[in-house]
Amino acid sequence: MATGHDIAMGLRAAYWAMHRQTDARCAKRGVTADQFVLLTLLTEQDGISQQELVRRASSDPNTIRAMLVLLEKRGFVARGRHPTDGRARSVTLTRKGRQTLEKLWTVSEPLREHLVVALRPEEADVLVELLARISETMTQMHRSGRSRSKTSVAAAGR
Amino acid sequence: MATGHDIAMGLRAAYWAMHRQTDARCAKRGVTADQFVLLTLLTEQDGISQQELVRRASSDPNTIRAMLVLLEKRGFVARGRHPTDGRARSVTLTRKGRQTLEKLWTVSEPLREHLVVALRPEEADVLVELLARISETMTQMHRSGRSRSKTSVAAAGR
DNA sequence: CGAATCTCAGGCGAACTGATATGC
DNA sequence: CGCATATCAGTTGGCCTGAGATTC
Repeated sequence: MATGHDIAMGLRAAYWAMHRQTDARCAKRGVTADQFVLLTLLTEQDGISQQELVRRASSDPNTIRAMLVLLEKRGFVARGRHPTDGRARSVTLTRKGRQTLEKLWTVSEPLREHLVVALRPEEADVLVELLARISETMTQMHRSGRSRSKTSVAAAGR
Repeated sequence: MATGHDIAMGLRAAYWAMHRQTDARCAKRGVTADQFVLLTLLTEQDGISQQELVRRASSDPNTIRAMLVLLEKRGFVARGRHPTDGRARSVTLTRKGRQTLEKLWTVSEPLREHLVVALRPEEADVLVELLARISETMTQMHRSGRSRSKTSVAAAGR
């Protein structure tokens, strides 16, 4: 039976295997895997704020800013002022960014192809659901740790 | 239905959520999450070689060496010569390393607890199995990419 | 005022490339 | 000899802490 440790190690192995593959393919375009992720997020919503990127990329403000500064230097993104909120930045893909992203999608397509083929459709659905539940649990720990611990686990699974 | 991109993003989110939690808890003992992983691997087999650690940690020789050098400086591990293979190193936990690891297991126990509780036992088994399949697929790509592509995916899932 | 959003300075572990030594 | 194991030098991107500016 799978323990918490098994899950953790499995998660680690799978993530890094995928990350390395992504990195190797993106490197041909001078982009890292993490930068690729950021670029894809920018297509989901135009003029997205940095804070929203932080949330969607499961990262933190300082890291995202540093990455965006790099991407801006290389001409992939533009960072303007938010129309209604003076504090926020409005981040958009440049034309060059869109073109590069298109190529990145192409070179990384075999990767996603392999992911899908390795799993049956129902399995893929289950996997994404379980991963989401893990993310939730882990981020909830973060919040409940600051206040009084509401999510008492006690003598459960084990 | 879950796409390859959904899986990738889900994997990323879950891994980082877990990694941050682990890091936060291990930091109280001056150890990073990745170092914690390395220390746990050292309990699996005594006098393990660095190369074997590389394999089990899903990492690479240079990274593992750098981490071991750090851990050795801090007195957590000892690196001797391998008894039969003059090239290899024989890495072991020191007494201090074992004591620290014990505490790390304790402070990270709630984390594994949450992981297990968030999933039903059958789900945990399925998850670990699917993650293993992903790892395999991704590392196989790495190898088949060097020779002629035997694993033709063609018009499969999509 | 407090809270949110972003900026800046700085540090550090981790991942990588490439070259090299040594033993199998 | 080729191959495996480990070392060393050096670079980079990413994550983090802590402090501060600006705006809501």
